[in-house]
Amino acid sequence: MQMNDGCQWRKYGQKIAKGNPCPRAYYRCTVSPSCPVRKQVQRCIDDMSILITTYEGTHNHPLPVSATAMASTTSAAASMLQSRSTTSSSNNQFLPGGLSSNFFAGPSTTSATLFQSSNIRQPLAQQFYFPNNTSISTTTSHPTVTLDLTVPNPSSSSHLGPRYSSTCLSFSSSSSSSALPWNIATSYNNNNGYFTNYGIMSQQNKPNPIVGSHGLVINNDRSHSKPPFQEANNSLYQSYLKNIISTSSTTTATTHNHQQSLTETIAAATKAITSNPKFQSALAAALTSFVGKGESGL
DNA sequence: CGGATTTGACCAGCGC
DNA sequence: GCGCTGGTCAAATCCG
Repeated sequence: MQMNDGCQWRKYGQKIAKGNPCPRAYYRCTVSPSCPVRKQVQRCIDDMSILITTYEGTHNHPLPVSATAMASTTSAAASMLQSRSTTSSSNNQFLPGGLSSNFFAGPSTTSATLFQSSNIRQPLAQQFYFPNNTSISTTTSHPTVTLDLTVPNPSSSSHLGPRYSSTCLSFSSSSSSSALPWNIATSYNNNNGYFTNYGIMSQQNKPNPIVGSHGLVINNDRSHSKPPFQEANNSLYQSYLKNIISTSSTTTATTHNHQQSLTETIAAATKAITSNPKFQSALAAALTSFVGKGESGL
């Protein structure tokens, strides 16, 4: 029951992972005895101040408010992505993506968080689901610019799920922080309705003292047995992400309503993102770990 | 004393 | 089949 991220966790194991001298800790959700949710916490090998946390499973109980707040950014981004999909919205409150990853880069400690298999989406996605195809998020009080990198799959005939790739950028206009709150969520969907979502999220409600104001979300659906990017190697994966980040400054943002100044904000945010070595190393570490999992059958 | 953490053992999956 | 690795179990230990 350490590291308060809104839920109660009990440590049940620790292992030294290959290639990383830092031990990986295993936690179980203790909010409900029958709750299957687990999380893994590991320090980034490149930067010991970076924590990579992986969540797996679905809470079978209501989440505490603090956890809700924390998870809201993830589901908000996820919902945006989801809302970008086709018209069938009645069951969209459940994101097809199940693994999401938050990198919370605080001033002293950075934490990367991976939510696997839809642990937060049930109670939260409904709450933050945007019924309309809007790319500006107000639910999180962060204006959101959506960069739609939609790449429809011509070979797929399925219409049951969203079939697109997109990138969402969300920037907080809220008061505070010299620390730039930004939010990038990139979703990727391959053929079989498999859905991957990368993002950087701002974190306003800080239930966790070690959680900073920056976050990254990787969202990936494990409810479909196929691992994401199973054909991609790590370098491809990482360059893909870097590409997204670096190009986001030059991509024409799909600002639906407004905000000329947002463009500048995007540029500034992008600059901050790309020039932040901690973020890059966290991103690389988490992605490496993530891809490794995916490749090994996750 | 009860609950949380630690830590070595055990097990399953995977690659060779 | 064997060894490696990651994940989990459970007894021991710690701590409030």
